[in-house]
Amino acid sequence: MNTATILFSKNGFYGTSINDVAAEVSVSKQGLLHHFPSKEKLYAAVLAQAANHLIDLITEIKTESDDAQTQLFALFEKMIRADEERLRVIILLMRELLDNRERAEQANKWFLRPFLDEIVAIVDSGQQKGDFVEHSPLAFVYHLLGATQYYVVSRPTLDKLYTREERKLHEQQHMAMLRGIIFDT
Amino acid sequence: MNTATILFSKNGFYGTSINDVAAEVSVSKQGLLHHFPSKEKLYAAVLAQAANHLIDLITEIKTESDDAQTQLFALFEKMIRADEERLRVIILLMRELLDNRERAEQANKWFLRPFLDEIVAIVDSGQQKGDFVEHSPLAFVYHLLGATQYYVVSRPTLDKLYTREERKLHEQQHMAMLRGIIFDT
DNA sequence: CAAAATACCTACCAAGTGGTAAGCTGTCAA
DNA sequence: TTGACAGCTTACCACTTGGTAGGTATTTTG
Repeated sequence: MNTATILFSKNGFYGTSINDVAAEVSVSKQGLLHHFPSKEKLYAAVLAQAANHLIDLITEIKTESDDAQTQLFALFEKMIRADEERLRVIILLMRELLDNRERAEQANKWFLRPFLDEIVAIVDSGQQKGDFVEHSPLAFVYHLLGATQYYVVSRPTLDKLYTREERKLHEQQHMAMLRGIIFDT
Repeated sequence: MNTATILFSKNGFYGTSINDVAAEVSVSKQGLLHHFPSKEKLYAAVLAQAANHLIDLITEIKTESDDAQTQLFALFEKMIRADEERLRVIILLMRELLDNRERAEQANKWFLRPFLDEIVAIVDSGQQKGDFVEHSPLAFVYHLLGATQYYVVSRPTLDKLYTREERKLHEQQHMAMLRGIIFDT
């Protein structure tokens, strides 16, 4: 699963063969197909695990604070300061968004839906205390999520364009923008 | 080229075979390979055309207004209200961002660089007149670009989740957020 | 201890991959 | 008129794709 996650996030569904995954874990292709009856099933399992990772993230920020603004900011901070594993989840997530375009008919069972709903719920609870009141919850969440994920995914490219110091500064500035929007300062 | 753009944006590089493209334009695979000596070359040509599309967009907004704030807002408005062709360009662009992660070494010749530089230049010119002064240009541009592109790419999925009216409202709200950030109101 | 399930293997398959080689046909400039 | 070349074709290539069939050790269970 771990290896499959790495390869799918790196090369996408079509760019990864079950042979690649099997070879990486030193198992024959059929050994792998024994555990996951098809490539699609393997991919689905990987996506499900990624979705759980994000739900865990929500649980985490909820235990750390009761304030909606603080929770929201902590969420995006964790996404920006993501380790390799979390980075892969975010990349997988964006790939799904692109690949899912056509076959989005079954969007009700879209694997990110619970995650999105959780964040929207946080914004809702904030609005009841008077925060974020000038925004529509879903648009607000989408804006923050989009800006953050796009930045995170772009970072490898940015790393090549700029020095480490510039990149560090850039990250601080992105955090500052998020802070400004969330805490409305 | 047009057909290739559609297929690459829909299914990605690995998800599209030169046979698919050739069949779609009723030419043999080798007929296609006569014009584009390899799949990579075809993909590169498609990316170059997509990059030009974006540069044209910049030229467009520059002729429509001289004010940096107005230009910037017009740019993102055009991206959000994109027709099918522009939508494909944006999707291709995001795919490249994901796929380019590893092989980003040649990021200096990253095909989006000129587009990014152009927008940053607009922000720079705005800052000289006192706009956007509280933001770092690159971080500012990235934030807007990320939020917008992510929203645009998510729209097909959102369309399935919400009614047409809700979606229309959602778009207005996203525009309102951008307006607030750009015009600092 | 027998039976069944698990975890793997080799062998094989049809279909598809990107790409080369060689040839045919019409156009067009020298 | 001829020769070059663009535009396309069929034929072919080695290789990879996802997946099936059928077998074999090992482990678990009744």
